[in-house]
Amino acid sequence: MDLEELISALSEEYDLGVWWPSESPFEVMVGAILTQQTNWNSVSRSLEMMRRGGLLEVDKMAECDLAVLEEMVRPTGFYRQKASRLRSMAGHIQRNHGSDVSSLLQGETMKVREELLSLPGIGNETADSILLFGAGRPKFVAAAYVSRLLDRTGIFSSKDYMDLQGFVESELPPDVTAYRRTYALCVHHCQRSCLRRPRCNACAIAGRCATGLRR
DNA sequence: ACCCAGGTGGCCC
DNA sequence: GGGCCACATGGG
Repeated sequence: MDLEELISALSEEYDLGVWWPSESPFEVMVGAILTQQTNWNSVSRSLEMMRRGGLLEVDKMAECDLAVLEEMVRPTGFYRQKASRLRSMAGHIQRNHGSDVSSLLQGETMKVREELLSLPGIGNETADSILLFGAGRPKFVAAAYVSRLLDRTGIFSSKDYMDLQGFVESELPPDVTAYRRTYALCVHHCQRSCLRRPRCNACAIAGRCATGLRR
């Protein structure tokens, strides 16, 4: 089985709608940090609290009371880290881009990526999520799920994030829609994995248990 | 009562 | 460059 066949099999099984719902690129940035090591259910609760509190704007987030923000972040875990990283990210945009997110995101893709990576709490995956879903750039998000899935299916195996990203980007057309769709299919598939439901339908697609930490 | 989650950063060798 | 750990709440 190769990548194309996997994608085609997953496409037949799942009919995915919008994968990363958001009202603005800034909201994608916030969501990208919140979703680290957590499910989207928790993230939407946090985002909703922030929306009500008016914090989904650069200046408000940058100048907010940290304790208040922490309470909003709490459901997603690592709340102290995430709250301070979110506020400092907003502070960076405020100071360096006149509070204008598009000014940050409109540069050359790899330059933007480097700038994102320089911010605390933004690593490879978070930076690429922001680029792909917030900035509409063709950067594949080589998440742990994708790594596991491609490994278990024998399609590609590497411990290195950039290796995996390079592989997928070399196999697919450099197209935002294709990258978003492929990422969404892999993650969605993994979330209904054997880990939670032994011998789930998902296993049948990959031909074996695709995602559980242990087989 | 376990095990894991749409990671990141710091420290060690 | 790799291996291990803290960070913390919520769902299966």
